[in-house]
Amino acid sequence: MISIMIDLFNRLNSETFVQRTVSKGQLVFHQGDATRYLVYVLSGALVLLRHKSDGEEVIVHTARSGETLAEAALFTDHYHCDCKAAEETELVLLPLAVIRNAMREDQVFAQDFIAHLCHQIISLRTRLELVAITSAKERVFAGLTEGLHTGTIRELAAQVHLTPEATNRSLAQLVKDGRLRKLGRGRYRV
Amino acid sequence: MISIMIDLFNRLNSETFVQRTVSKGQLVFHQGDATRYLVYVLSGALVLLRHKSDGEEVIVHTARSGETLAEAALFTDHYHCDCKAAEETELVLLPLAVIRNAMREDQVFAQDFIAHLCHQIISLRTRLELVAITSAKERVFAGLTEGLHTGTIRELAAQVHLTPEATNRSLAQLVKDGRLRKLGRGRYRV
DNA sequence: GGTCAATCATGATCGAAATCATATTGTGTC
DNA sequence: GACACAATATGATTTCGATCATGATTGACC
Repeated sequence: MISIMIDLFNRLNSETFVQRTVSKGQLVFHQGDATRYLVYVLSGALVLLRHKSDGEEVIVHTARSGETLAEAALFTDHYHCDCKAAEETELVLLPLAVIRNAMREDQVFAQDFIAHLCHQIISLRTRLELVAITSAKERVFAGLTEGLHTGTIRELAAQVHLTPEATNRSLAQLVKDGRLRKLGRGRYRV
Repeated sequence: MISIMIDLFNRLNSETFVQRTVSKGQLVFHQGDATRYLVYVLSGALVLLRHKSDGEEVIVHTARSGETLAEAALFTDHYHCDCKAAEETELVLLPLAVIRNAMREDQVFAQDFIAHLCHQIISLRTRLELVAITSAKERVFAGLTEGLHTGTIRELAAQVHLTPEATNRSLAQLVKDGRLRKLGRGRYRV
């Protein structure tokens, strides 16, 4: 999926888009900035953040490898959120003008971009149903089945919206039930 | 948003697509059926269902007014889920061949369809963050702020993935806190 | 006006996850 | 090899939402 998108973007005017590495905590854009880019994540994670009236940061979305974000930027003049790297992240900045032009003039691009968006919709729906599972054990199992365990237990916990403790206990219980195999400390497999 | 999509679909070969009303419980398509249509919801609600190995039904997604569903059908030969009306629903069946042709040959359609998909992504992300709020009271408040309270308390509860009792108690507490106004039995306002 | 079903609203209880705390382990650095 | 640190793993307690139950209200139907 990622390589399809790379091929897709490579067929655009590749002089104008920028591949970058941003370190953890670094901002990609600020809320209120004029919209210039769609952002595509190669590896790592970006979070979209809003600030509450009391200054607290609220994560509106986490984008991971293979996802675009700030799609709203295609239709608005200013970004509605901050965008920050949750960990060291490799990304591609895609100028909106190039994207819009390609949507108009490159039918293959438009179709493949539609395919990409449809996959994101499907993925988000799957995630929504997962997060709605009330049982921590079943939610963690669904998370592993869905291939969400790629990094640390803390990262898995963040993805399934549980505390690390609840995630750990669920993993331990699933191993005990014979539904998961423990490969080592912090590493589990369906 | 809905009327934009109606205009959009009306510019297609409207002879070929079908507007229908389905009653609650009626199936629109079965898992395994050959994919023929994209489904657009005018009013009511459709659920996508999978069957677990023990025969239990799992709701994979609920589509409401203004949403398309079965986007995966654009890319697969067979539907992966059953689709059933959760209540009396008015919908439009859009032949995939027409959609695919329009994507290729009608650039305005392709762009507007991209806009529609982007809005669904944004909406799903918002909903995902809402469902992940652990406090029932805050989740219900976010739900009302987001305009999810359009029907019964039961329907609101289903949208925010809480039980009707928890939703009711949260609403009562929010009124007591002065954060919501109660307009009548089962009717609340920010 | 009476009946009925569905929804709203509330009460009591229980279990699970969050929270707070602590011990252990693995990795990176010196 | 020693040390520091972060993550994993586990323990104890608290909180809150799910569950089960019941009464009240409302709208549709006859």
